[in-house]
Amino acid sequence: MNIGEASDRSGLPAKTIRYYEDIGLIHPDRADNGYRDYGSDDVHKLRFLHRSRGLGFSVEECRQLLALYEDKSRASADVREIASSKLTEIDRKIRELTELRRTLEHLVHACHGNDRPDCPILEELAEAATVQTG
Amino acid sequence: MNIGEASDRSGLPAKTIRYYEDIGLIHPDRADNGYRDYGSDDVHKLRFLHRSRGLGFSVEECRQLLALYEDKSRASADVREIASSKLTEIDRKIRELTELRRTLEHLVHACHGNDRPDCPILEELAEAATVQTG
DNA sequence: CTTGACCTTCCAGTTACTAGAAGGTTCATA
DNA sequence: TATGAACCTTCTAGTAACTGGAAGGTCAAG
Repeated sequence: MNIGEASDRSGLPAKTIRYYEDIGLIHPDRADNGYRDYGSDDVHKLRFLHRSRGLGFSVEECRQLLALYEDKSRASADVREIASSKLTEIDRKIRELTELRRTLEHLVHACHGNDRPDCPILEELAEAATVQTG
Repeated sequence: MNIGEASDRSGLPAKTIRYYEDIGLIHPDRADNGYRDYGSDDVHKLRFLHRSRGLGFSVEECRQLLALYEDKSRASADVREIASSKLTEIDRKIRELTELRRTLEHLVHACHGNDRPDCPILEELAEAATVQTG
């Protein structure tokens, strides 16, 4: 498929997809007319990149993760180590999002949507940020 | 407190903290010697920024969120709307992280850490990315 | 009164895109 | 066959969000 369809299916702008090729994250085929030709596994990778980038993983981290998928001859012990360290990070992110969610939910439900100038819940944003992380 | 302590307490590099001041996210006092002087609510904000940036929110999104905390005279209906739209986004992020987590957990637990060249679980990375998001 | 660990500003470099120009390809339609 | 829209290509330059380094001021300890 052409880059436009790959873009539609993955949710990434075509510009970004070309950029990801530039930096060696994906390697689509080329058609005779010079157009890039994406397969369904390319779309899988693009989708994966779209998601993990949006979750705060750097491109280099995504590259590591993708390598697990890409290079199937890689030793499993290696795979395990990388995946394991990312697991810890994912758990932290989930905890933090859950906390942030709770704070915002208070904001949404405890303030009644009318023009109350000093909604006390706003204070909690500060409190939530106070919780120790390290 | 000086920028070094604010950095230690928030987890953000001093450089980044100065940058956040440049773009108007925080407004620390200045001591007589010209040093920046941070209060505990500055640290709250920095911590909050550190966290939300790491979770994939843009600086502008963080600015919106911070405004809820900062400008307490803001109408609650406004607050509610912004917080509410962010809630949807947070829920999506949590779902995506949970999915990613499940995939990686398979990688960690199903591969036994020895040199098996074609661990079948690697296939699942592609599968997980296949799940429809839009 | 110097040494080292702070702090300051300023400027340049990096990462990860993103926009725009200039032009080639494909396909439907006049 | 030609013309136009909607694709695609490469290239260069700009933006966002830092990050590193130089050159120099401040401060507490010895």
